[in-house]
Amino acid sequence: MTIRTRFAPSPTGYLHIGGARTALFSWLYARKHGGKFVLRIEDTDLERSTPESVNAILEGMTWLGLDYDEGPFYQTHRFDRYEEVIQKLMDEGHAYRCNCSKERLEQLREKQMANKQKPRYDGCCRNKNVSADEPHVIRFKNPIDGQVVINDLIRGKVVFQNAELDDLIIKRTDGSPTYNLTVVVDDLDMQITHVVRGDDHLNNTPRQVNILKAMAADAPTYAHVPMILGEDGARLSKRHGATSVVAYRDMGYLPEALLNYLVRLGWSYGDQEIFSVDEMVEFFDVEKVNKAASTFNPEKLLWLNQHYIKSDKPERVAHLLSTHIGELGIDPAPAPALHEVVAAQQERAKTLKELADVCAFFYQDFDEFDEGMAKKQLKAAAEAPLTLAREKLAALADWTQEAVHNVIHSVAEELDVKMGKVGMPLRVAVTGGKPSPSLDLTVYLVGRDACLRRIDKALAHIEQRKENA
RNA sequence: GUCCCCUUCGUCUAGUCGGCCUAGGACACCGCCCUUUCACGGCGGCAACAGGGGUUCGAAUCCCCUAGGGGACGCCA
Repeated sequence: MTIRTRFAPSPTGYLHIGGARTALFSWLYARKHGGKFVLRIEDTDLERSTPESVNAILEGMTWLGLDYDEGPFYQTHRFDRYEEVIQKLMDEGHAYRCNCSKERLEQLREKQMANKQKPRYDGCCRNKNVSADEPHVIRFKNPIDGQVVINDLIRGKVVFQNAELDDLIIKRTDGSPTYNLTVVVDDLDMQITHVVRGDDHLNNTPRQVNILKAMAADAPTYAHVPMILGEDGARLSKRHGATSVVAYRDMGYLPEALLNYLVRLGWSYGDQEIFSVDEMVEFFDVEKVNKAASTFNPEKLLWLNQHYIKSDKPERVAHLLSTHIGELGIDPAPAPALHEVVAAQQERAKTLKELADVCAFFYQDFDEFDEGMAKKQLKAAAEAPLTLAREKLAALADWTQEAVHNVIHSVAEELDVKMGKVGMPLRVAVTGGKPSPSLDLTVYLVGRDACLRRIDKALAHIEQRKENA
């Protein structure tokens, strides 16, 4: 039997962190077992579903590299099929028309709550044989006694009493089918063998299993993955900050970092923290997914992002960096090559945005020196070293990193001062005070013209201070 | 309220059938080292088995209870 899993988001917003992890687990399960991964758009809520959301979800999936083998299938394209199933359920006595008013239902609920009971439909229309001519919904005739046993791959055995369930609506007054019906029909038609979905659906599962039974079909295997919580312990939502997957892309995160973070949330493989996608596929095991909800921790995500930024090939990071550096108004076409700058700076940034920021001074002059750094380093004592360094750099025959290195040391020697007295002012002069690589490399990459220009600017700054004093 | 689920450091987690756990790793935090900045890196530190009963020679690991948290209870998905 070929394993078939699916991801079935409803297009009422972007792909969020929780959905992405569910998708990842489902995708990993399919990939690990050489199965198929199906994408289905659950858009039966005509009010809230939008094409923009569909695009946003697709965009998120693509960015993360969660490719699907079939789909996207849209439930709105399958209404005829749902109608067919509903008719069959009606014909076989598994469903019935109900014309209870919303007011009656509302009152019923209130009464039950007041009596400390679970609010459920009371089966009022079960045997009424409501006419098809009047406005009505169709309800599924849930078994009254017995129980439903679910052997969940993650939760283990979970038992529900049918007496706890009620007759759920499978077709609305407007004729459209509802979630619990469509999900069952689709998973069946699409031959889904393993339903990997969020924990919040665990309570829906017995209803779906009962519908399946009425259709004389076997239930798929379920795996309900725990929720992701915000730092306050409540379910992760917008108020906890960014929850959209593409928002992380825009903030300068690498897809492999997010994937790595997500896979370790609720799942582990011994003490291993870093997983390539291939390793995830190889080691992932749904049955080892934790039962407990876990808290989203942005700090660790950041750490992983930094890890991938500093470990990836400079060429690749440079490629990913281009949009962010473009946003800074920088055209990295002229020398130095962006990948060289990246190689020099990649261990100094936690996000691509930060990386772009510390790469900027290689390409464009800064407006102001960092106030704190300038105050400390650009003072009268720096005048002599900077002046001499400028002179020597200007006269340098071969502009190589080694030659630059020798110049800096010779300045310290000739002035008989420690390296720090030369290096620090020069560094601030050239970088403006941003974090930077070794000084000789920094000076070399920034280039002669820009260096001389900036040293002049620094000397002018010192001059200005003297006058103000 | 009712039903379902969950409970190891602040956070993510390890913890095969109970003994190797004076509970391990990672993030964060705090020191020290490296260092011409900032980082990277190295070393070290802080810090947890929700509580209470059992079972057992022995329990984080098994059972029960309590507490706390989450989810569901929609003509949303």
